[in-house]
Amino acid sequence: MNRGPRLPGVEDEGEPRVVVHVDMDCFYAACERLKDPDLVGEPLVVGMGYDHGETHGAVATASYEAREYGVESAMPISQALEALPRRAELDEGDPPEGTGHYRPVDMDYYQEVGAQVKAILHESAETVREVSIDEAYLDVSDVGWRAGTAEAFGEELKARIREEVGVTASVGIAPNMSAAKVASDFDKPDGLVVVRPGEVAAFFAPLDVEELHGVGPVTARELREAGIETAGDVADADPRALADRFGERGRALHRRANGRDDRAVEPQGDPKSVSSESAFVEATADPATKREKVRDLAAEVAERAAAKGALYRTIGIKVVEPPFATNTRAKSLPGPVDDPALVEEVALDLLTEFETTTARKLGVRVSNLEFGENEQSRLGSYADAGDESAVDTEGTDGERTDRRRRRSDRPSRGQTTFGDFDE
DNA sequence: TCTGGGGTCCTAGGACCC
DNA sequence: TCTGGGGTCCTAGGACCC
Repeated sequence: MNRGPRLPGVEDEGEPRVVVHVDMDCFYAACERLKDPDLVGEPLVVGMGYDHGETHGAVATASYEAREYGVESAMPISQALEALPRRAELDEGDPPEGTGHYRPVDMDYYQEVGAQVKAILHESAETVREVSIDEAYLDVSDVGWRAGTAEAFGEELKARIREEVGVTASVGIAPNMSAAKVASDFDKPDGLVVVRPGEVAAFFAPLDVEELHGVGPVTARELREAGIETAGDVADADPRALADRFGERGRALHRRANGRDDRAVEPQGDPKSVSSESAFVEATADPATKREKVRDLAAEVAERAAAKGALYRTIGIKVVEPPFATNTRAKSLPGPVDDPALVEEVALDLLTEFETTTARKLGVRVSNLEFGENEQSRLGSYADAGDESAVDTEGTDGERTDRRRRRSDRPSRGQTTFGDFDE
């Protein structure tokens, strides 16, 4: 479908872009069906925190057959099991009606399948933004808006994914990202919805406000209270009033509901944070139990950050009290590090404030990330980093300091300061 | 029946500097 | 004793998304 390179400079002359949003249908369930074709056509629930046959956790993906029984994404597994009992638990002779299959999340496998899909996307478009394991935007403006070209591109893309990977995708094509996103969702599963330039506002107009990307339950309720029920109402609303109430998001919503969204499709950059969290089976206030969990999470986060080649400058924890009260604490270091022991120390230190707190869930996070390769250009100059660490009072390097350093040319005094956590 | 886990972005207040 | 304004960084929390 590639029509060849565009003439440089032509793309910004007001020619409408062709943006494609690809959204895999019930992706985790589709992957499970690749693994086990007997699951095709059956009610299927893929659950997180569902290993070992436990019934905590939540639904990651429910197949359309399972949705018929009221099972939805993010629903507690316990609730899903009530709506749709697990078939394996029945006796041999019991009729299978009203029962379903349950599978734990197998992320490694989904990554493999997702990579096959992504490979097709990259072959089909020069510019691809991978949003998540099962979702991506393509800029294929060179396809153009002549009669049928966008439709043909979408059909061919869907066919390739279906034939080469064995899963289905819903595709939305529009002159901008937000319209393409909503379009892909409009006719799931296996849909292809094309919204042509000039039709975006009319396409949005009748939709409920929740269908706009960026409107969740809270915003939807507030909009309704203001008498704004549909995307068309958003488009017609006073942008200043939306801005007053919702800030920058309000302005963006208004623009997008009117079909204006200039965001360029750009490849995903480096991650901004790496985190790991885990819920207790039962909420606990026991300090030793909480510390143990934080230690495990800290080790995991540090390992994953290292695997990505990330240095981090901020280390934080999250403590969730029942039912949902979330506390976060974070501490920034003078300089970027890759130091698992330090992650643990800082995390445990931050946890002391919650010594007596009953926790449902704990989390550890590193942020303020820097990446080796691009670091030099991004930092501007080493002098900046040197100035930062100039506030340090200690000058001696702890022996742990350089153990895992990625950048031996970075001044090490920042880390030295936090060696103090050791003592 | 007490809802999992990994992310992004925005806001607001305070510290600190000039 | 009272007085600004601008800018940046850090922390905490919240909404949202998949």
